[in-house]
Amino acid sequence: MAKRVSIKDIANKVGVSTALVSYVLNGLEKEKRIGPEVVKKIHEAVKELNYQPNQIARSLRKGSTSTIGLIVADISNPFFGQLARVVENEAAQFGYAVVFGSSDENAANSAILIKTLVNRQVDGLILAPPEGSAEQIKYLMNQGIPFVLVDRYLPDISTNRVVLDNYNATYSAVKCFVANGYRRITLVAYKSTLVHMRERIRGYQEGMKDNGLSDFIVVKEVRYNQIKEDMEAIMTGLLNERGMDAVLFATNALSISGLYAIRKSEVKVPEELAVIGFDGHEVFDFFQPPLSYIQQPLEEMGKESVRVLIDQIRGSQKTVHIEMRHQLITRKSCG
Amino acid sequence: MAKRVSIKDIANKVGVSTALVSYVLNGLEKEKRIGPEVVKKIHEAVKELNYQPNQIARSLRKGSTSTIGLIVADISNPFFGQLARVVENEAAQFGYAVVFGSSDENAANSAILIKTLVNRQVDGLILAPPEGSAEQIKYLMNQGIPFVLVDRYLPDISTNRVVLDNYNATYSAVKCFVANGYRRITLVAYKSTLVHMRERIRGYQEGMKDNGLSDFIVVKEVRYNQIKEDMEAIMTGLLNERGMDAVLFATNALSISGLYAIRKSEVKVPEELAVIGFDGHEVFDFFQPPLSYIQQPLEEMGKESVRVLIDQIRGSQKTVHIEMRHQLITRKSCG
DNA sequence: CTGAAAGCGCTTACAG
DNA sequence: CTGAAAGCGCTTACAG
Repeated sequence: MAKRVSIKDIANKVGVSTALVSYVLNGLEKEKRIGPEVVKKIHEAVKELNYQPNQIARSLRKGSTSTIGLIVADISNPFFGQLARVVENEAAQFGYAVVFGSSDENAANSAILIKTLVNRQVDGLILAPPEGSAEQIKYLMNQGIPFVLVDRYLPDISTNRVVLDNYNATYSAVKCFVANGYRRITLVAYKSTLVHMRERIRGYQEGMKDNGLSDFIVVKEVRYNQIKEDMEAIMTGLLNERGMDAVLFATNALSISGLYAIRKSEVKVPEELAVIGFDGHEVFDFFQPPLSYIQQPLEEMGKESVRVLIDQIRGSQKTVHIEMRHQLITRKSCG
Repeated sequence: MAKRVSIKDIANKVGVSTALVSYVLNGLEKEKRIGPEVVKKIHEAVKELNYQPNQIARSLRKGSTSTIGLIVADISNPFFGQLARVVENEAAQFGYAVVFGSSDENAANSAILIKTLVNRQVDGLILAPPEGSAEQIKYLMNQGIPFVLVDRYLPDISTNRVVLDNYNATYSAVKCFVANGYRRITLVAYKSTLVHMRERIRGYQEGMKDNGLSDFIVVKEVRYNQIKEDMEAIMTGLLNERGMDAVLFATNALSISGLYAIRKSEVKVPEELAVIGFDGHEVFDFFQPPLSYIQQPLEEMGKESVRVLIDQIRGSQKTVHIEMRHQLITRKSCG
């Protein structure tokens, strides 16, 4: 690698101290009242030598890196990919770069990622915490490392968070099913103790109760790591029994996985089975008929996460809980 | 933020120099023949104080950050999202973290991202270069910064690269169409001078010629930033004229966009129109009939990119050109 | 207006 | 076996 030019090289070339160069590079020439010829010479030398500042040295000295960490379940999942894109753009607005990691919904992975990123001195973290990550979150709090939880959160620990109104989301989906005459409504969710999932389940359950459908409450839980197998088993069972006339999926990946099973079964949607999905996906458009779904305001969630995080980094002492409103996109799949 | 504990704190607590602590932390206690009680004490102190090394300081001293940069067109595009995931996993195997950025196929954005990441002292870069990025690539070469191009490359500059056999990919798609009796085959590509795109176009053209279909060569080019509008206009034209009996899309996003138009048109696939897509996507499965497509070995491409990059970082002087073999997944959409 | 110098937290030759 | 010290490339109080 070619020898990088440093601030010292500039200083030597111009014949001044490194302090002056640093001031000029940081736009402090007015404040420090540096002679205009010197300023000009420094700028010229910077250009001529094609000087690029070493951010690592700067970071070490300043104690901040202008980098944030983003830990999601899986960057290749479109939900998180889109979130990452929004986070990237918004962070760039504030001069931050982003390092990312995928936890695969695994607390041990998440712990390693957090450690890796914290050791790299990220100024803050945006996290979608997996199950069992309470310790890690507490650790971050104890260390005073700025962070904001997104998508999920821990009910027992008050942290900054940006999440969906999960309860209302599924509650309103049930209402929509009911309004269209469906009653035997099943929910397919992830097997998880995470609040966002429990809230989606609770919203469904309460929705069923409030509509006098307590007897028809059926919640099926799929394991994250065995989504394909579990979904197939569950859907085969449900579709064969014919005891359900509507199904609600609690995430993007569950929806898609479920749709594969439904399509294979030849059950007619929405005549025999109404369906509502989560998050939105091109597949929802191509499914026959187009799928209704609960849409999250991804753009806003991503932007807001970054903004809240940067507030924290800048020293804000407030703890912020933001609950975003879902939107129910209704199309042909639910009557 | 709570005061971070440093190597000095450990040294003070144990009553030794920072040098010893550093040696022990880096597993050099044998080599440096450090007294076993001292080693034990240091380990205890590390545990007790919950010491976390400051990678920034380490990086500054060592001149490397164990971080690689990944610049793609758009991290929210599933093709790049999946690539990112593979890169992340493979990089982690080697102890590297990854910072990412999306160029939006824009050379100015790409230049900014490169500068940002290089200033942050990434040890190397994996890039999907947009049009007009020759200068940036040359800059990286001049600076001796390790990098590898992925997906695209610059024909005039010999750099490390991991790409698809683009020419053969579209060539074989044409062959497949022809074998099934289609002749008026149209290609829908991006308007781009990038080699991967030109090669896909050339593969199509040569395929047509070699099958005596020169007269039926039609290449439509869509602008990246106006994909929706352009695709609609083009497909409407093509579908109305009824002068085509097969269409090949040159990327993932083009395929999906094109499928929206095809579905809207009520043209029968594959009776009236055969279709082959690129890259693979869940939508391809749900389209009626399931879409045939040219599949890239994403997993291998991602892994190989990382491996090649790390070889470079470690000082390899070889320039590596890797061309990966596509696979044509044939289903009902092409006869 | 400008320079000499300390210091961020590490690693590593050097000396003993 | 262990310690004192230099130095990575910056920023910034301090002195003049």
